[in-house]
This record gives sequence, C-alpha cells and structure tokens, in this order.
Amino acid sequence: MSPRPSIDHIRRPQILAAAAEVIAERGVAATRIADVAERCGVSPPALLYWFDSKEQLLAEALTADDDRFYEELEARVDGTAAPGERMVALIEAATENAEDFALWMELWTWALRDAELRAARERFDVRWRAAIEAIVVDGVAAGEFDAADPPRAALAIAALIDGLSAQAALGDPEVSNPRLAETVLASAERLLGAELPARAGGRASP
Amino acid sequence: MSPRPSIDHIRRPQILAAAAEVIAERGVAATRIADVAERCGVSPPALLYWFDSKEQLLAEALTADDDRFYEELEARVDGTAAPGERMVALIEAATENAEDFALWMELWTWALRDAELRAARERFDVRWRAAIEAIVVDGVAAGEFDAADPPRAALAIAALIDGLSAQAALGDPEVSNPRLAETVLASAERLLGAELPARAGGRASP
DNA sequence: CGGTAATTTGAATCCGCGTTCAGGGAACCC
DNA sequence: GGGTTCCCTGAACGCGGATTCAAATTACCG
Repeated sequence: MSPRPSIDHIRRPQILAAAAEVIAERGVAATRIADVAERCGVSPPALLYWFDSKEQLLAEALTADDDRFYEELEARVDGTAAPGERMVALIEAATENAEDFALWMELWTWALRDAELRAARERFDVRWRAAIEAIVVDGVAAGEFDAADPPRAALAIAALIDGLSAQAALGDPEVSNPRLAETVLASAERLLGAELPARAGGRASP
Repeated sequence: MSPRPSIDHIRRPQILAAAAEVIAERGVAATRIADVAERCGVSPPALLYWFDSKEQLLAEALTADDDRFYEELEARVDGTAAPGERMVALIEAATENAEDFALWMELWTWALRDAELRAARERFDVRWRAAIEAIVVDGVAAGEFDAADPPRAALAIAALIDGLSAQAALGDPEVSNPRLAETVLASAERLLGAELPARAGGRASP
C-alpha cells in the first residue's frame, strides 16, 4: 500500500517468509515471483530489488528457517536432564509437525543439482546428527544406553526420522503422525538398547 | 533416421526410458520436452504423438521403472532360503545403487502435489514394506528374529533405508555407499534382535 | 523546504518452451 | 500401384513469466 511501509532490513526476512509459505503450498517448481510478491502486498519487481534473481530468492528461502528450527529444538531438548528424557524430547520435537517436512523434501530435491543448497543441507544434517549423537554419548557414559558406535546410532536415528517423516508428509495412511512418533521411539529403544521414558503427553484414552 | 524405425509399441517404452534418464540428470523441473526428444533422436512433436502432454509423459516416466525394480529385487531375494540371508540380500540390493535414489526423491517431491503420483508412490511403498515384512515374519516364525511387531519393524527398516539412501544420493560424505549398507545392516540387527549373516562380497582388505 | 538516495511501481520487453498445424514419407492392404 | 493409415517433421503460434526500465513517490538530511 504505502510505498515505504517498513524500514531497511525488515523487508528481506518478510519476503523470505512469504516465499517459504508459497513454496510449502505450491512447491518450488510452481512458485512464481508474482505469488510471493502478492503475498507481500508488493509488485514483482520489488522482489528483484532485494534479490538478484528468482533462483537466488528461492534458494535463500529454502534455507532461511532451518537455523531457527535447530535453535528452537536444541533449546527445547537441553532443558531436561537425563539422556533418555532428552532423546524422547528430541524425537517428539522432530516428529510433531511432519507436514513441515515437505519443505525439507523440496530442499533435498533441489540440492541434488545445486551445490550451494547441497552444502547448506549437509550443514544442517551435520548439526542435526551432532545433536542426536551428543545425547547418545551422554547416555552411554551414564550407563543408560548400550550403543557400541554412537555416531552410527545417531546416523540411524536421524535417517529413521527422515524416512518416516517423508512418508508422513506424503500422507501415507500407514504413517500417521502418532504412529510416526511411536515407531521412532520403539526403534530408538532397540537401537540404543534402552527403555525410553514415556512421554509427558500420555495417551488419549484413560 | 528411417521414418518407421520400430513397430508399434516399442516407442513408448523407449521414450519413457529416455525421459527417466533426462530426469535423473536434470531433474523433473528442468526437463524439457526437447531434451527427451533429442535423446530419442526424434523431434519434440513426436513425443506429443505418443503422450498427451509433457506432464503426463514425465509422470509416467517417473513410475515406469519402479515395478521392474521390485520384480528384480523380489526375484533376487527369494532365491536364498534362510530369513537372515534374505534380509541381507534385500538390504544389499536396496543400497548398492544409491545414486538411483535421486529418481525416487523426484517422485516424492512431485507426489506432494499430484494425486496420481502420490497413489503410485504409496503403492510402491506398500509393496516394498510387504517384502520386508514377509522376511521378518518368516524370521520370527523360524525363531531367528525377535520382533514383537513385524509390521513396525518392517516400516522402520524401510524408513531407515530411505533416509540413508537420500543422504547418499545427495553426496553426503558421511554416508558413502559402503557405510550406507553397513549402517542399515547393523541397525537391522538391533531392530530384529538377531545377528545377520555376513554378506557374500566380503571386505576389501584381508 | 530543496536535494539526494532509497524503494517501489506500471508498463514494456524478451525469451523459452509447450503445443498446434498442415503436410509428407513409409508401410500395409487390396 | 493406389488408397488408407500410421508416425513423424518443420515451422509457426502463443503464452506465461522473469527481468528491465523509466518514472514516481517517499524518506532522510542539511
């Protein structure tokens, strides 16, 4: 509406957020610059003022939120003390919004052919695995977990979450959200040779 | 070259194969009809003679090979007898060509917004999980495996393979092809509560 | 207040690419 | 060997959409 609605550097994040929304709805391939502009209440060339090209804008949008995600997640997980509880908290946090996984899937697919996106994805994954591994190492040290090879266990748990989340995001009836979390938890118990504490939420039926 | 190089229904599969190749290289989004036509040594409109639209052609290409993949895999696996060996054979077969997983990732991403592709993907996944589950059930019946919930174990193994294959396809240095197979095997042993027989190939160093 | 820099816009440009069209050569059938 | 069908082609069409441009509007600064 007004030609200068906000000062300097509120614009870029705003555009990136709008782009991420549109991507989540339409997918990267079907996202037009005009869509993002409309969501911002702005004309298409305005976006080109802040970003060099559509490609650059979408690439940035695809990776902008992820750091925040990990920060939130690490904050949530580090709150609790015992490794078992931390692991449960992590698994819950990672599985509670499986729909959002669609954005990761987009990132993966575009990372197949874009070196920068590939590097970004790897950075996120390293961070993610490290978060898991830290818990595993603590659990082993505390005698709670039995894992001969913590990095491998962490890798397996991460992959398990990825694979199941993808299917959940795709609406697989076999992998509903509750079943997703259950399966990861049960499998993690096997992989870690430990019983994990029940989660706080509890079940619906008494 | 020659105007009628092949009879009736050799053309469609040929086009689909070419399309699958191009998709594997460029990705669905960047695949042009002209690319596929060129690979077939044919003009673009020729493809439109066999397929109604680009979209239909690509969708079909994305799912054409998969049935063959499962048939091959099931044939390979059913050759051996003991559940443990069958499981190892299945895991090896599924992990030996991680690069090909890129095509699956493309399928997933497009399935997010295309009902037919989504249904096709689910069909494949059901079949894939069933193959795993059959082995698990046999192993439990034979007393070789210890799995309280075979469908869940199968789901977990499938998800594990998916998640790790995706990272391998993305060139993650942490998930090289050998490490991929090792990790799946080691994790499957945990999930199934069983030692799996060493694979035939053996290791490189003596 | 004027001058300058920052931000946005509407309109125009430009191009890639899917698709359409009007034929044209080959096989097949009689 | 003439008609019919099948498969394909070159050229043209047309559209969607990214990017460019010149101008306008606004903020900031003296």
